[in-house]
This record gives sequence, structure tokens and C-alpha cells, in this order.
Amino acid sequence: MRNGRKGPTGRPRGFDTDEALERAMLVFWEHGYEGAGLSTLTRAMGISTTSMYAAFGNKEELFRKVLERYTEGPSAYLARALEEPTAREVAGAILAGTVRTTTRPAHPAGCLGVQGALAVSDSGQAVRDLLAAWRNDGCTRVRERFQRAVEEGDLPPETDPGLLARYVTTLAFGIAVQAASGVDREELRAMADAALGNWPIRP
Amino acid sequence: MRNGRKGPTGRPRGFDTDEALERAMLVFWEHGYEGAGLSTLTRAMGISTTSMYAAFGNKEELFRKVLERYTEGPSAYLARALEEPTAREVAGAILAGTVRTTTRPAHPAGCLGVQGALAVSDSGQAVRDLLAAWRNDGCTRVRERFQRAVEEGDLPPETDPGLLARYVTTLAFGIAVQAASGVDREELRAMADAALGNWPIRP
DNA sequence: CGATTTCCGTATCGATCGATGCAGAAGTCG
DNA sequence: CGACTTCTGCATCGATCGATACGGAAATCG
Repeated sequence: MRNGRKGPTGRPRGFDTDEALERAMLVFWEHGYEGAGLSTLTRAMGISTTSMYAAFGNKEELFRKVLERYTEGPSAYLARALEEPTAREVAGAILAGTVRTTTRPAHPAGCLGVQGALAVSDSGQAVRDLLAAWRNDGCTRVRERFQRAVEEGDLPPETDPGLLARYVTTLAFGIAVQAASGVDREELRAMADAALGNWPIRP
Repeated sequence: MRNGRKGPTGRPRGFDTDEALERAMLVFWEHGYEGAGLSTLTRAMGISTTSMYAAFGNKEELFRKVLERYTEGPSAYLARALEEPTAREVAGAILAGTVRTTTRPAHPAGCLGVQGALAVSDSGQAVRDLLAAWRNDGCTRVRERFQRAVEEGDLPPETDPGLLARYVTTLAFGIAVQAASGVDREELRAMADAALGNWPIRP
């Protein structure tokens, strides 16, 4: 559709796609996939429904692009945390990043990947499955990092990397729920620090 | 309205209120407050929308009654756990009960109190706040139980009961999210056991 | 400029949302 | 039985849902 080799270029788009996605991300983050109506979304994006459909396809594809943006933006702390030198620092960075992102002032409380579509109607199950896969993928990446830590001798050889990854992600998802409930940032940070006081947990 | 002192009794209700509430609970549990439409609810309850409004008021009041039923039914493990003799056993019972309830076969995965209304549209914020208060109330009750444990010498005197309660409930909410993502029951059970391997956590 | 392409504002689609009005059936009283 | 009360099935309400059709405005080409 774009850039066929023949003919004039046509009128360029009248709005910034990146900024529109950012606005849409904040709406989905606050209200969830199904709680965010087209009217609310387009009003926040500053465009009409026609422009939204022309630029992003439909509501579900808009959400998919928003989730990509979220992964590389507010949730980028995960990828950075996986590069910490020790498993203990990886876990600490994940929890600290989760607390920071889920309780940032002037941003919606909680985590888009958790509250975006936990329980939905029949028409939203595709997005529900997408987010479930997103969460499970996060846990898998943490497990692989802990597996490497075992191989490197950073973690004791009898450590179960899957168990440990499930523990850290469970804390992270729980923090997201607490944040969505209005719990204070400092309290969550203190709790996360204390949770890693005895590290690593063992089966 | 019911049982005014004058006049005949009138035609009795043609369905079992308790069973209708049970069916509604399962629908809200699976689809959330806003994801459960009146047509889905009434079909599952086996009654018409008119009967639902006559018996329960409206959708929001129906949900409130469903939440009460959930608290005294699937979530009753919390009240029982608080009566365990030691703080350590309280925490263990809470996590074991959470795993059991959020992964019970033939029941919806996850926790109604978590996925019932985490992120909603403007018209659902009353229910959202209701569930946030429900979760915070659970944390408060755990904190008060741990406070008692400190006074009884069951927990070390320097223990922070609020921190410990936040830790246990964060794990519980995280378990609910994992369960909603399809994580296996046995894996969650093993993780919960390991999480309490070093008890209590300290600030 | 004129031709062509694309974007965008308005108006609207059918479906579903939660919620009711109405009338008659069904049951409980004296 | 007959008076009275309540429940229930059908139809429908206005609002909103996600999604489009259409046509004019705007921008880029030769």
C-alpha cells in the first residue's frame, strides 16, 4: 500500500504516529483493553476513528502495537535487568524496576501486561491470550538467565532456575496488583528489598 | 419491600437465589465485572433480566452480593488461615489456599478479587474501588494477625508486621495472576513452599 | 496547473450494552 | 372462590460498542 513505485506520493499523514501510540498506551494502561473505548482512545490520540483505522488497522492491532511500545518503553527494565552480572542483581533490578514502573507518578498505576486483559469477554480472548503469553515469555527469559547463572557457578548447582524465575515474576505481578490497588511506592520498595533478603530460595 | 406486615404474601420466587448467585459468581470470576454481559449472566443463572433486576437490584449490586459469596466460599481459606497457631503456619495456609483456589479444575483460573475489575472503563470504577478495598482489607487482616504474633513472641520483636503482610499478600496476588495465565498448580505450590523456606523475611 | 493519491470529518451502520414498561400468569391470603 | 400481591416473558428503551461509506480537502507528483 505504501510506496508503490508508480504515481504521486499523496497527502502525508497529519499526526505523529509515535505520539498517538504513546497516548493510546496510557489509555489502555489505565482502562485495560476492553475498558478503553474507541471514543476515549481517539480523543486521547487527537485523531478521528477513520484515521485510527487507516493507520493501525483496528483496535486489536492498535493494542498489539501499544504492547510492543510498552515492552520497549516502560517495561524495558526487564531486558536491562537480565544483563546484570549476578542472579541476585538480576532479581533485584527486576523488582526495583517493577516497583518504579507500576507506581510512577503521572502514569497509570500498575502494569499494562497484567491489568490490560486479565479477565475479558469472549471477544477479547485473543488479547487475553496475547498478554498471558507476554507474561509467560517474561518468566521464561528470567529462567534462562538463572539457568546461565547456575552454569556459571553464580547460583548453587542444586538451584531450580524455573522455580526461582517463577518466584521473582510472581512477586513482580503481585507488586503490579498492589500498585493498581493504590499501595505506596516506598512500602512496595521496602517489601521487595526484604523479599530478597534471603536469596536464593530453595525447593 | 419484603414482609410488610399487611396483605397477602404474593407469588414466591421461581428460582433458587443461592444457586443463581453461584452461577453468576462463576461468570464474573471468568470474565470479570465488565466482561460479563447481562445476557451471559442471565443465561447462566437461568433467569430473565427482569427477574435478575427484581431479585438483586442491578448489575453492580449483583456483583457485590457475588463478592460476599466469594469471600465466604472460595476465599474462605483466608479467614481459616488467620486462625492457625503460628505466623508461619498462617502464611503457609494463605499461600496454599490461594494456589488451591486459583487453580481448581472446573473453576475459573485465578482470583475474582484480582481479575474481577483491575482496569475498567469509567462506568466500572465503583467496582474497581470495591475490589481494591477488598484486597487491602485482606492485607490489613493479615497484618493484624502478624502484629498479634509479634506481641505473643511468635515472631521476633523487631519484625515489621505490615511488611510481612504485604509480602504474603503480594505473593498471593502474584499467584492469582500466574494461575490466570495458565501456570500449573504443582509448580505454583512448589514455588509457594520455597518462598516460605526462609521465614520470616526482615527489613 | 492538472492529475493523482491519500488523508480526514461527518454521518451512520448493525450489534450489544445495561436497564424498564407493561400485561398477564401464578401464587398466597381471607 | 375472589381479592390481592408478586413474579415473569416479551418487547423495547437510549446509549454506546467497534467499524465503515462517502465525499471533499490537502498534498505530492508530472
